[in-house]
Amino acid sequence: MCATTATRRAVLEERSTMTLNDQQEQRLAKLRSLREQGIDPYPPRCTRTHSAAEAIERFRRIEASLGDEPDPEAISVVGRVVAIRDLGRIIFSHIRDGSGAIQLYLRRDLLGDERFAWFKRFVDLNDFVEAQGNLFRTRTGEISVQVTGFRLLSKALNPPPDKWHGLSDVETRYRQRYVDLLANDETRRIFVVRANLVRALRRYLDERGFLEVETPTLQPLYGGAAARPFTTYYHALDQTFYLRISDELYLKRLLVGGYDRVYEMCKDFRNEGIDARHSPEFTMLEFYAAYCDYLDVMQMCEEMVVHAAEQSLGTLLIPWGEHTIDLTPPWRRLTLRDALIEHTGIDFLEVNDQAELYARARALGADVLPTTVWPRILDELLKTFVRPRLIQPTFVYDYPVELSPLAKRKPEDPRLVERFQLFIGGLELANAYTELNDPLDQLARFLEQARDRELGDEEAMPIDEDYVNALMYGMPPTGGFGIGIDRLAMLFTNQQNIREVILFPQLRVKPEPTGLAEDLAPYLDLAAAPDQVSGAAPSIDNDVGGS
RNA sequence: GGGCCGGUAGCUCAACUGGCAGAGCAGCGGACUUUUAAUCCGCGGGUUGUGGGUUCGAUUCCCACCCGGCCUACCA
Repeated sequence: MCATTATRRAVLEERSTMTLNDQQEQRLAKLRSLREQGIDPYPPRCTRTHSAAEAIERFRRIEASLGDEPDPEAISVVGRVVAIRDLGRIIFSHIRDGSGAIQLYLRRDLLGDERFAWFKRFVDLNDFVEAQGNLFRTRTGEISVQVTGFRLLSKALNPPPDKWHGLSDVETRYRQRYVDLLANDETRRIFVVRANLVRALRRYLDERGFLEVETPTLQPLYGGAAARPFTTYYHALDQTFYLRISDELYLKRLLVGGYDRVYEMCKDFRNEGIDARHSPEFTMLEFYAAYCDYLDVMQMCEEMVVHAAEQSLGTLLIPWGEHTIDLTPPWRRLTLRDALIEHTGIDFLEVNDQAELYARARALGADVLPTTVWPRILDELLKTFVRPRLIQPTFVYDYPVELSPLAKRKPEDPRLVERFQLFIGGLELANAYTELNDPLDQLARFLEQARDRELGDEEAMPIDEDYVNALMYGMPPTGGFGIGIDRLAMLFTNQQNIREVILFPQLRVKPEPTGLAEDLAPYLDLAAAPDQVSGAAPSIDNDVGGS
């Protein structure tokens, strides 16, 4: 006992500064009172006849036949209490469920003094309640439920954020996304749009004969992109594994296997910097279509994104910061060569000398080093001078081979590959090629990557001999495509930071413990006790339509 | 990694040149029978991110650290 007390005291002294605030203590006191009344603050079931939206829809439908009388049929709605306006002998309250909000109208003379007072005493913002009553329209015109009975469904111990400003602290919004979601309509909207977008993309591919597949997240060898991987250890196999940076090489193995069209939407992981457009853990959709080339894929890309916008937004005009993006096809197409000529005056097919390209890039103010290799300088020029200006949808195509070790060369110019990228709103959204299916050329490219790797390029791809072996069995001519789902969601929701479209973005863990467990320890007796859980009769006070 | 900015009540924010740490919302008590950020009266609520330093006195100035944001670098 003494030892326990001493231990607890030590823990208390070590822990951080958190203590329960007055509002939490207030609500815990109410919870205690509920238990003392024999009321379960967290009953397992509820009764709902209508969602908030359905209730409002019902009243609109029958309103004309009612005259000024309330709907004679009683309904039951449920939801979180998001507003309480206490006017003395009447109370207005709004509850919200997943469909929307509906107003409750509580009258003392209808509910009875006791139940009416109980609502005032024990129902707080954030609680979930169930309410029975009759639909009617208030004097100010809002469809509401005239409440004849109510019941607590879930007692909230934390108050909501500011009812007017919501929660705006970015760190708290990311760390406690549940609070952000319950407080901010816009945050909820973003993830609905994202879900609708994803559904539309899947439907587009499903309807065109694509097979959705799943390939390994844990890979013995990473590939398909240039990036540092996250490394882990697989104890059962006693081997190092990597979280995938891409699923590309697995999906193309499936084309060797005989599937004509496959796709996968999955998380990829790249152990690199975090900024407004990059998350180390992000979602990518890749598809591969046999007997197609990159121009076919370009067409499909345009159709697919248009389809997704129509399905999830209902429009092709998208607000984006100061701009309005028009997704109406056809989208602009220009070669990388023309794009660079247009924005930098450099024709990379003419300037094929490393030193000269470096000098030209520096003259433009590009941040490149004398050691930056020719293709990387081009990439830098693209990022710095071209991409930010590509606000309206633009396909940039035909890239130098050195930047694209998995793409097929153009027959008419082997310095280039059949590759395109899609830019919208200054975002690099998608990347695609006519896939390289020549096993010997693929091996040569891998070997070139291996040389870069030895020269210190940590992101150069490792040689994947099994993939070369797969190609030796024959891969059909294929068009492949990858699109960043998070970035597409940013575009569709007009969000400039990728973390705004990721539900739980990673942040550095706060070093101190919060102390919450210690603070709540004295209240653990308020948790459901066995005798209250098993077979206890429902309380009269808290019963439906009680009093 | 570098630069700049920020962290104050549950939430949103003030606090001048270093001088009693405040407001609105939320909470608690009271009034009010059609409100919509209801209104009105009253009350409580703070380790000013953490740790040092300077000072009679620090939210304020200095140093270090923690967490976050923006820019930059890195990053196909």
